[in-house]
Amino acid sequence: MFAAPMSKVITRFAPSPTGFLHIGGARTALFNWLYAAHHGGHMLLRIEDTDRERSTQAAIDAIIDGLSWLGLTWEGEPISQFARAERHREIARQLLETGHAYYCQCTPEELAEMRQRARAEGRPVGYDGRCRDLNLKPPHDKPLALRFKSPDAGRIVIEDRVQGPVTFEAAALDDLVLLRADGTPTYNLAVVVDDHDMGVTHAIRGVDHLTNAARQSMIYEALGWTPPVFAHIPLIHGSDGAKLSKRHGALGVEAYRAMGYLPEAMRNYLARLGWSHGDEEIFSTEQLIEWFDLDNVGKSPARFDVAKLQSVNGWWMRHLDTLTLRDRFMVFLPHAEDRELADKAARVLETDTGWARFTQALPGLKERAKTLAELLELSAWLFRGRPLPLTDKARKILDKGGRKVLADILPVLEAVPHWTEEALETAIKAFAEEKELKLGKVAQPLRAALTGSTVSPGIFEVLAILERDESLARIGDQLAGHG
RNA sequence: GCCCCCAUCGUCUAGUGGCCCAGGACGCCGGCCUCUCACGCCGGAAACAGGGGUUCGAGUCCCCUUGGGGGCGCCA
Repeated sequence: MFAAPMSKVITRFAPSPTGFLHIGGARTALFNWLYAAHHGGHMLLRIEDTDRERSTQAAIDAIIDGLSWLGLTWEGEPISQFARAERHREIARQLLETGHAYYCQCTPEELAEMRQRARAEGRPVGYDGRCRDLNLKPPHDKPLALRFKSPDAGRIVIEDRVQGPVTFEAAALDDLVLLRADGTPTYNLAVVVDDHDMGVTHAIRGVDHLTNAARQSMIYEALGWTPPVFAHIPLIHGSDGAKLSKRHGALGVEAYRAMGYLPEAMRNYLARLGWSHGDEEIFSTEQLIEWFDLDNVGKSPARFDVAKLQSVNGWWMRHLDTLTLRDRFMVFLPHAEDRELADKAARVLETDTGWARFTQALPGLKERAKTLAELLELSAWLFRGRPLPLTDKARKILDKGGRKVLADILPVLEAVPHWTEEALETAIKAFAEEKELKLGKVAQPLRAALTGSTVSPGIFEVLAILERDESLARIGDQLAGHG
């Protein structure tokens, strides 16, 4: 084994701006980013916007927003492929001059008809090369497109880092369009020129580009350029096994942000879709960078499993330190789906008391929430004002004897000299023992009155966080029949 | 139709010829813990698509079948 001369690794994420950043695109970006980071290189962000009809600024913004939220960074400014059209045309001319391209007068309508007939007759549906030897030149009565003259014999072998060697018969690949009749470059030309010009060393993208790799490889050959290392990663499928596409209701990453998933959990989960490192399941970003490589990327497609994402997210919710989690929560709030609660939360968190209580409650809360959205829900008792609305279950507890318990314990609580978790626990346990009640019979009515719910952190903790006045007032509300 | 790719529990995967009557994780089921809910812990059900080879030996290599996916645009 000889060590190849190592040039700096440059990868690129090259989305077309026709919609949001969906899950598959996000994973492709992640793999490119991780690979570059692992090898001490960097990733480029190139917007493949040569199709002016479909490219939108809103989509570009959504992609950048999504990548930023995921914490995926790129070198320099995002590159517009369309802006480099002149350079693409220059190379197209070069291809024409060296005999690797020719003009074609077929109209899109004629081509569609040709394909339709071929399909009906069971023949290959590619372009049949009818203009190949016509020697057409620009001033012509019909608009001319420029086609690549692909070799009609031999085979193309792609040494793919993920797929292994993949062989195509050159004859099976038809003559693709390089320049449209309006003179704009198409994808396959632009990609080759850009990857070459930008020094891209590794092209990591979905397998749906595998055939393109063969076509591009022929163009590299004609130009005398060296192609980058190709790595075609399997696609992500929906739970039904079909391609996870926008058409199948796949969501953009911003939807996952709105559902309360953490970027670290998203990276963790996405990395595990197709890539593995032994039996490891949980990866910090540092570990991902240290361990990620193309060797451990599988070849078979993976299905997107929300339950697993939930679980990974829950792990990160529990293990992120409180202050970091609080930051994530603040970023999440403006995107939360429950606007009513989120707005209330934002207002309460602007107050010193609200901020302090939330921070204090967070360690107990985060254990119980699998997403930031659940965290918001579980924190509602900190955000909603008195009298607290009750859930059906909470109301039931109060109605079925709970109020009596509250009435009995109120004087006990009022008499607690120092309102601390420990003192409250001692007092309440003593009360329960004296009344011969199981602790649950006391805790649940208290929980209902203090949080309006049957689910919350430990009851002594809740009392301590709410402090004396607020706690007693909430109990008083229920005794007075409010809420 | 033609070309290419893929195939281990329901799902994500470990496995690179003997360490595998197949391991982990999610989910599911049962139990423990317990002031609720989570967490945590213990246990359970659950897979090498089928058929041929190669080999002393195959989940691992080869072939076929079946199933799935992708591509075949003047989209990217």
